[in-house]
Amino acid sequence: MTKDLNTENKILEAAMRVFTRKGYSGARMQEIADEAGINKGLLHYYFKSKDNLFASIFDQAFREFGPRTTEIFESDAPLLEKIELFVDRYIDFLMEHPYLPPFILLEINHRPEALIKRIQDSGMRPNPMKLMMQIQMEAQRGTIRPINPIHLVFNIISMCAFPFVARPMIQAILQIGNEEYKAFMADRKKAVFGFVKDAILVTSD
Amino acid sequence: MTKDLNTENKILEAAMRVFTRKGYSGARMQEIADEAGINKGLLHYYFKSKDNLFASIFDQAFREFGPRTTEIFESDAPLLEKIELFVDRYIDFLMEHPYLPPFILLEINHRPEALIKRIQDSGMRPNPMKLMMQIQMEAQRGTIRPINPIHLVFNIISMCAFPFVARPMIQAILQIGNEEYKAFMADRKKAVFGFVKDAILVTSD
DNA sequence: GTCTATAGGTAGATAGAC
DNA sequence: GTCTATCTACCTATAGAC
Repeated sequence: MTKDLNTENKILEAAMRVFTRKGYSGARMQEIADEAGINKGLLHYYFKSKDNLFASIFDQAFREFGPRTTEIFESDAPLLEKIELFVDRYIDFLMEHPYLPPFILLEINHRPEALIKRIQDSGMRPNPMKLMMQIQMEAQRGTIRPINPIHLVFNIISMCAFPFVARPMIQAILQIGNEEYKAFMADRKKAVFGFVKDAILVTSD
Repeated sequence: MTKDLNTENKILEAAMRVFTRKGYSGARMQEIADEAGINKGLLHYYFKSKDNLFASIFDQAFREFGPRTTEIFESDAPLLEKIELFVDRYIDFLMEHPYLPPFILLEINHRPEALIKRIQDSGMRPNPMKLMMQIQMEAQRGTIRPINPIHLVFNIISMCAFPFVARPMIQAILQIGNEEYKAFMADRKKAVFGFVKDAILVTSD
């Protein structure tokens, strides 16, 4: 899994995994060092403190997480196409980085102020304004049902993201392993988009 | 807020709040004692260890969380009525206990095996089987669009629960305080039900 | 750059007075 | 039942050899 990375990247990778499993307070520098295959002292050589290491990890995570969303939200495609693209790419992205949603939610609930400041500093602007205006316009033109754009956006994000933060529970309920879970989520891309389409389109297929 | 409870209940209430804010490892016995307005030694008098206190909290949380869901899922009401009731009661319940979703998600990702065992032991059986069969039947009768019952159930739960686990982020994005957030979630009850109704009903009104 | 050893601080748990 | 004081263990961070 961990290939020939330099020490700094090995630490970052290991730290991401451990922080995700244990949360900030639960994570031990020793465990991170073990997982990175290096010594504990080296952690402090590369990253002055645990806090500093965490900040590095978090920034990296958010720099991957944020822009993709914004990019799609603010593109010029027609609404339905945009939604389909968003659902597809968003779920794909979360499947590539399954550790991210729990990690972000953990810290969002742990230190909200710190997180919000960090997001703002990172230059990522979670601004679905353009998308919402597009929704409102289409509703006025009558091509989609009248709907509160904010709720629509949150509906879509919720349906995509929630299964990832609740993943262990879902696997337990459905009694499925990792491979079946992946298949389930792949299937879900079509399911969510179809659901949204049916909900907002005036004419049924 | 904390009225005239006996010491044990004061501790349980305080512990729930602190565990929710900080997670298991982040929570400090001292902070729990302070929040309960009692001494640290008393915590160990009532609950032998931190681990034991946590287990008590968790069981209590899940005993409230589970049955309400199951009850509605397995009632005899017509599908749409059942969904409306579920969305309404579910969001109401989460608004009364806003600390629960982050708390459960934290532990679900931290110690999945322990959680799953605990859920099973608690007698709560998250079994939406009856509801899914009802969905399938209505789809066959043609009263609703054909839909995968599993995805429908997850869609509904996701749209209700996700805004609670992502609450701090939502408040940051919408730039709203606690009161406005409550109003938003109250409004959301209608929004989610309307959305689901539009998505599954064959005839648009 | 990488390691070992250790200092310094903190948190869970216990003992014992009241 | 409730408190104060203290023990013990562990974890971050640093110092210093190689």
